[in-house]
Amino acid sequence: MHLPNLLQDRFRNALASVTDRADQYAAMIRPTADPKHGDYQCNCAMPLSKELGRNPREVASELIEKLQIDDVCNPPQVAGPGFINLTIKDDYLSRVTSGLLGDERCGVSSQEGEQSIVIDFSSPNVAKPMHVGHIRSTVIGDALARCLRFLGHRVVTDNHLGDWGTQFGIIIYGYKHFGDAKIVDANPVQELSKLYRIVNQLIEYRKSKKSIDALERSVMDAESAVQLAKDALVNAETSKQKSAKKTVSSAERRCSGAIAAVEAARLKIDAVENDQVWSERASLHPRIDEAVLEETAKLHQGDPENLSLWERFLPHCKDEINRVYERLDVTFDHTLGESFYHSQLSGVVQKLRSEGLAQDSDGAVCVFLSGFDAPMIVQKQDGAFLYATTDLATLQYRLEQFDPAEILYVVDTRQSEHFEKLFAVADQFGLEHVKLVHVNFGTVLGEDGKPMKTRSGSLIGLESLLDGAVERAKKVVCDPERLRTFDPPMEHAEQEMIAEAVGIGAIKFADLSHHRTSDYRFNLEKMVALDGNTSAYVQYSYARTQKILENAKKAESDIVKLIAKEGWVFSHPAERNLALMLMKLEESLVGLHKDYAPNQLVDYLLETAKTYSKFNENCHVLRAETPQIQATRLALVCLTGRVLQLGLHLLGIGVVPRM
RNA sequence: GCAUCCGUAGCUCAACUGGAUAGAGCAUCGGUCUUCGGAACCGAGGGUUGGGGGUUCGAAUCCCUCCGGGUGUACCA
Repeated sequence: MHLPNLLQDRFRNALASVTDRADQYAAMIRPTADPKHGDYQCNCAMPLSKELGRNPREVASELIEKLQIDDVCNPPQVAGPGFINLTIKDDYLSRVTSGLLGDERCGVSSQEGEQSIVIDFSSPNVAKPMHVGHIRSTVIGDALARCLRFLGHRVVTDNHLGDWGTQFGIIIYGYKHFGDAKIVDANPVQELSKLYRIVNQLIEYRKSKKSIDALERSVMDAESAVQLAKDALVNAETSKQKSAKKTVSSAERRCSGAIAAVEAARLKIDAVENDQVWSERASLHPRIDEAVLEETAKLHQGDPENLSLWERFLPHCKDEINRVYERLDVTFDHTLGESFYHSQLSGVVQKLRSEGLAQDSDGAVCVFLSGFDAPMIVQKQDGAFLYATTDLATLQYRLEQFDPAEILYVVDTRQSEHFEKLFAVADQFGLEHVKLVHVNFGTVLGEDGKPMKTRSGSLIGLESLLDGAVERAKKVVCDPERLRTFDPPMEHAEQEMIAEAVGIGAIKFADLSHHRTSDYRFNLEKMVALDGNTSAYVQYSYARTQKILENAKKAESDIVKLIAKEGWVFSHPAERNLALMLMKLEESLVGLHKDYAPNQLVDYLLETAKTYSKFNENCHVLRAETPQIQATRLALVCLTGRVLQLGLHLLGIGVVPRM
């Protein structure tokens, strides 16, 4: 049920005789901000009056006369400068709400489409541990997939795994020099990530060692630049003071950036040189960084030994990430990683060349695009292909295979430029009929407002993050004071299950509750908190509905019959408010699709849970005054439970019958 | 330097794309109730939406300009 669409249709009819831009004006229907203005409002009279050169209130009154809407609304009211306020009739509302009862889809209509929507999300590099940065793509992408699929679209999810890059050169090198076949075979997942960490640390050491002199010089340069800028400021004329000041502060910023870079490099160097084992390793592998690249190149060229190692290691790397996906309850239709496209890359470059889009520049093959300073490089000087090349091959494959209307890339905002270029090339390829969207998202920040890192400066592992959330949830759920009130008592297994649902749900919900494009601060304490805008609040509201239904000993099928017999009646404003909320699920889902913004559904669920709490406070079900009132309330409780459960499910979050 | 995004209550965030008195949650203070489960509900204080100008019936939202931040900027993904 999408009430604004219905209202729009009515307005369009009324507007047709007045203007030829009826669509545009009819679209100006909104829910009201304040209930005293009714349920919905139409704001079209003001701009329309300008077009007609007439008084807006007069225009509004005329529209109301032409409007045929009395089956849905009470007589519309003109207010303020010319707002048209609409209040839904109670009997219309109860009819619609009755229709939701017994409906699997909670009244959300299905929008069948011929074409599919491809969603590319999560896409971690295997062989590296997943970290906090992977949360957003995974959680947002999964929520979008669930919602769009529920809306009736043919959704194809694809996890574009990084399974062909330098990280395999690292593991292969590690295996050859630090590995032990028996140990690796016995415990591959753990052993391989250990090898990765060893080699990676040595590479970081080597890189830091190489760059530290230059970094220190750049600090000195920056410092003298600051001094110069300060001198210039002292001598600057009044009119140029401002720009001189700006120069100083930007020089200072660069300077502190350079100092931070030196410190980071120094840390990595010290970590190795102050440790006997590590410094021995480092001296035994003096050119490890180049050697790793060579191993990677050999793999790409089809070297039998490296290829067979890759084939041996890959399944274990996938096991590692699949464990996380299982825990997050995230699945994919396809997992076509970079390696899948490897053989198609030279063809892509050839095609770009033959169509005159790509050309040689500085020994690399580039696509120059108007509006961009730098070209998109599709093949390096040394002949290797890049991220961009793979993405073009992937795009081509998806078009042939899935015939999509839309392709969504759920990827960090920092890659915006890459996607702008990719889409620009796609345009030149003649792919403008597909809607390509970079569903970008912001960074997860720590408490300090800087990208979230551990104390040692590395990214926080995803699994330990989830463990932390579940552990915290368990403390709350298994609080002995609270557990005493449960009858029957809560067994250990149920406690574990609830902690998992609440803990994982908290992380997902917190992520999805922020607008996807903004950065947010990660605060575990607030996420798992019992009160506030959290998943626990919504999950708890659901549990309350279930308890009431249990006490009433009524299943949904019983309530359907009961309502058919008794009919609806709104005896308290809280009932009507709740019914109105329950009807709006589809609105929030449609809004979510429009902006690819899951926070719209989150907001809706919080608002619904809050509306339910008020209802729960004011409208006793089992002690209802009449059978009719009780039937209405039972129906509302039942529907609320269903809507909350469905809404959370569409976000990838589970519910529990009690908590 | 260029490009791009952002600045909203003490804190963390919204605001249906230009609509009515800018909303939630924390935190603070006060209240309700012998709980269909109190992880509840009600109320109060808290704002010149970074500053200034403009566009119009109407601006957090659009334009200009300052101030302050983030991010990206040819062979990483």
